[in-house]
Amino acid sequence: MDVRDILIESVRSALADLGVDPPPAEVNLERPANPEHGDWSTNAALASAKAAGRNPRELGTALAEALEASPPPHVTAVEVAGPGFVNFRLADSWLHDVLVDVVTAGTAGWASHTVGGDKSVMVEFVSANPTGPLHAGHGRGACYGDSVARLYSRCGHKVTREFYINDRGTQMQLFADSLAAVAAGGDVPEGGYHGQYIRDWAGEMPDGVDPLEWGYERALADQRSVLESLGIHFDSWFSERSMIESGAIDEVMSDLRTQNAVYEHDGATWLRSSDHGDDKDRVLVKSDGQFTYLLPDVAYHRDKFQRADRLVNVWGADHHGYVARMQSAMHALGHDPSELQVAITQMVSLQRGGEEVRLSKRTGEMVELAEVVDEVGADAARFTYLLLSVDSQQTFDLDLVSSQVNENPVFYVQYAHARIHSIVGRAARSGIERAPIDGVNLSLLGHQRELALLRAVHELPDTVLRACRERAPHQITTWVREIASAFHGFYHDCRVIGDGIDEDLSQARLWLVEGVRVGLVVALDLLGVGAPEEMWREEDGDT
RNA sequence: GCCCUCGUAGCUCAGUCGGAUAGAGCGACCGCCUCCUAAGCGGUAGGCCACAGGUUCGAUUCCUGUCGAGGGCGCCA
Repeated sequence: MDVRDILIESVRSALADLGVDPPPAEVNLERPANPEHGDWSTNAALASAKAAGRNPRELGTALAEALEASPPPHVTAVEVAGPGFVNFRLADSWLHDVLVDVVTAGTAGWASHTVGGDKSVMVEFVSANPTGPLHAGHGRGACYGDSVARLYSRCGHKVTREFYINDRGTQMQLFADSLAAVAAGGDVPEGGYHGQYIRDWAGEMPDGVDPLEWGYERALADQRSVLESLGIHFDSWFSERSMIESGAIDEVMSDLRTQNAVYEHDGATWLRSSDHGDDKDRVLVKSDGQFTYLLPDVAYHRDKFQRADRLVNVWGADHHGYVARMQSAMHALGHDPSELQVAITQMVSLQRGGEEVRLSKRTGEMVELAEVVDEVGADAARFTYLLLSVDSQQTFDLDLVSSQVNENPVFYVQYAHARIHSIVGRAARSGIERAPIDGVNLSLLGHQRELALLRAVHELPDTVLRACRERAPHQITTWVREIASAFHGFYHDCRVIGDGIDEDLSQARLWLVEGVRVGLVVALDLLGVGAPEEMWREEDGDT
């Protein structure tokens, strides 16, 4: 049983004994930043004082005394502090119990949760038009979406990753026309696509093929390939065209009419989105009979709701304005709009040689995602994309991420994992094996470095839960950097094996190292970043 | 004009349901390899959490407004 559950239960029952009525809905337990405030702290007295009609400090004192009188397991002291905080001091044994829990759970079990209750989640991301290669900006949404999917999965949801292909419409036609024109030795038509890739692909295109079909396959293959190189695999690729063939577009119109959610005006068909939270109504079918981009999108989301309980969309900041209209449309169709969650990723700018690299679709000036991956490597690319909250704009410095390894946190983190393997390898060569943990004296782990590591390991399950709830994989990145820091400190100060290291201590530290390894592997996997077993710096020296 | 995100150390950014003395990396400066990989470790310096109000025992965190940065507001996709 986790210490927190033990402590929360104790507080709850002590409050009941003190006649606190009503009892607090939930007891808030936290790890104080200041070690002088104990190992764990609760604001329960502050939180329930008002409802109970008592002075917070007085109630806290009574609570502390009651708990001190019959202390819960591991607890060595209970004190009241400040306005009424109740602080617990615990024996290190609580952390030794954590170590047993971690290594018992292993990489498959530690920090995995069942809160999802098998509720299915569909994460739709990237969904770039098949009119060219993915660029560096797509990388953020790609890595983010995949990591969010990994988080949902770790938290017990059934997850599908889907890529929506806009394989019809004006943009496709312009792309095809551009290819055809360049292949025929002409100029790119008005409003068409420029860029080196158009010339390259036009040169590859065999005679006599349909440029639209050929170009579509070419672009899709290109996009798929770079995603695979980042370790991103989609479960399904959903074609917009297929909805015309299947009649899904007609169906959604008929559903909307049944719901009285559309009307005719000026020869066009409008969605009453303002009845459902949008700030104005939107056109679904233009007066020329063509439908807008919105109608297939609505049909698509309706289809997704038939396949999953919750939808998560990853959109770029330039699409935030469409959130309200899509949620309105889903509401009009009878779905719970809160089950359509749209994550907006702020923009990425690129820097190289200290200067911003301008991206422009119009001139075809862009840095392809494949180029980024080639330049910095898949692990560094993923880690860097997941370094920041997606609410913050990001400047991706290609030189920094690739060449200046000292400033690059991905190596710092991976190196911690490599060092673990170095220790394990050294132990194996010395004929040292880990004994079964029940027979190992974990109470020898009392060094500040050791305890800091165990606290970090203990935090991972909470961090995963929060990162999933907030769809914020950067919180995993932050955690992994913290435990790497704790590990490098431990490595520096605490030798695991070798001369002068007591055999029992070696055993305990080997288990500690194993616990850290489990945490690192779990977290790195959530980020989709590799955990290398060794890393050697490329240098001129021969050692 | 309206909507979204951001504003925290010189720079880039974390900061949990509102908690006690706001953190990290880089940069600067000073130290640490007979020793499991120095891609490492320790220390020093560096803050009006953009600004002004409000909510309350308590606000970097929640609310309102102002200023600043970026992105959106089509019968374009």
